Amino acid sequence: MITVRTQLTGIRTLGKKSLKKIRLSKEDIKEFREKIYSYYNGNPRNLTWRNTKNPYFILVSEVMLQQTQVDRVIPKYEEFIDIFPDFNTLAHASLQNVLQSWQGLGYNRRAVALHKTAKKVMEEFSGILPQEPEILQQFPGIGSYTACAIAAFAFDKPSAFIETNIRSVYIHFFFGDHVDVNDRDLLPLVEKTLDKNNPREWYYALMDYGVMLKKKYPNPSRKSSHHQKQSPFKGSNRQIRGKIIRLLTTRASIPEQELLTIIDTDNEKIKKIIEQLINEGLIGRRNDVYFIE
DNA sequence: AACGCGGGGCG
DNA sequence: CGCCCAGCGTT
Repeated sequence: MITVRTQLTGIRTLGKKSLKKIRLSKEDIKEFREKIYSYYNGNPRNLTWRNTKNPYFILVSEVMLQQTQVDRVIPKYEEFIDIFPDFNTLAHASLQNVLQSWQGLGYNRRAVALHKTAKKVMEEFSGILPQEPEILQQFPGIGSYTACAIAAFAFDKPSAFIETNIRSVYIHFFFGDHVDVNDRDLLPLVEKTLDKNNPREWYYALMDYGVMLKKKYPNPSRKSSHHQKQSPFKGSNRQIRGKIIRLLTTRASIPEQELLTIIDTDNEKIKKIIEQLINEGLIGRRNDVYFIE
């Protein structure tokens, strides 16, 4: 038998074969929730998308927040829903206009996916976003996290999910002395501690607590087996992709020769990148002239 | 399981 | 400079 001291007051006993299985008593769960809620009630982040349950608004915020920090999303979110206030408007907008509004957020294919999702909601779901995570996940750009997050934030549906802040909280409390912690071992704890009466506030609280932890300690998510560092951006294909898309949002179309001149990189490299952009549905080509699809 | 995918802010 | 970011889709 091995004992491990967690961030809670008690001591957990862990079986030999299942080192990562942590048992939580009712009291443990209560104590944990109180800690999280206590911090949150004193330090809640007041974010615009937390003041609504409009499924479309929630969806837009969640997609924007994928790998993009809150402070950068705030102004873009406001502009975006101002210009595209509902599924119908977004579905009927041109991709070029959508990408113009997306400029600065990065990961442009998220915008393509969001645009497609709006069309699908209009065409196949009568303009009503489904509530079930399993259905939501079938939309482009909505993965397991976003599906569950929308269900919780827009529809008060409780399900266990993990993103980087939540991950930090559970690693900090229960796996502080481990490395290579897998989400498989965190998810049961998320499930057991989930406040099913109010998943929306609970997850807001967890996320805010996670943000706090990262300011106070070295990022606990570094101990996750899913953690991986990004390659440098400068000089990368991503930078070139971004430049091409940015350019094409400012003009109706650009001939290939002009594009190659402006980008000023190895032509073969640029052409390869262009083929990818076409495959991903970001741009189109007719008669050696490029445009936003 | 491991990559590629933007771009900006912060120490 | 390096690190990080309410992940997703592809291989």
